[in-house]
Amino acid sequence: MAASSLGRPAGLELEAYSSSFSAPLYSFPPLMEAGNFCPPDDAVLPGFAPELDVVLPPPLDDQYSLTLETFSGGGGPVTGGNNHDLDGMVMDMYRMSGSGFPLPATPPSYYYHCCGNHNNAGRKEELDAAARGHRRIGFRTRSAVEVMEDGFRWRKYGKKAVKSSPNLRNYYRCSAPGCGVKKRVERDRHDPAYVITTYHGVHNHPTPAAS
DNA sequence: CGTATTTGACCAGCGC
DNA sequence: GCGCTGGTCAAATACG
Repeated sequence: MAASSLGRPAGLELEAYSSSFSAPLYSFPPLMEAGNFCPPDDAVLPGFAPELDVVLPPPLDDQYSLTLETFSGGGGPVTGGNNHDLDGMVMDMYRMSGSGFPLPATPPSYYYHCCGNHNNAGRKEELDAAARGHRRIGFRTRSAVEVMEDGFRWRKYGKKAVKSSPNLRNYYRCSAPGCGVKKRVERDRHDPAYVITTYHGVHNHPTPAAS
């Protein structure tokens, strides 16, 4: 399929339809099938399983198919050219797109995945997370609002100015009992129009919105 | 009154 | 060992 025809239409911003969506939790096998998962360092990251759980905004749901495309085209996700430094970890950047639904439903989100070129701090954090069986995934989304509805209830537990960004970083924890998923939200230091949301862990419960 | 947010303090890891 | 930094805690406060 033609990537360009499925990408986010120019000018379409998340806030245009963010008010009504609540997101289910998606499992994301296409990345594994595409063979794009984090080589060559996977061998030392056993906890980062290829089956990723990704929160996507509806109207994407089970009746639609999803694909991942490299963001900037050419070179592939591992060989460079489209890598982005996300909080100390160099991440491959993908654009999520879908088929089977109208263009306005295309999620205006970007998906990052580790590509193995991390600095020491990011590398260690990733290894620690892997050892705990946790997963980490980030989105870069153009949005006027920092906290986007994703179907889960979050409780804010911290806010901090960090050296790596002029913008404040907000810390949230899933409100569900026994669920240790956390997320960090901060504006892109290079383009404040974008919000970087990083999820840690996988929910062990269905979305409240789905029940 | 219950729940969520704010915010300064505290802690652990890392580099020097 | 010390200082810096990022992440978390918890008391105070705000809000519905």
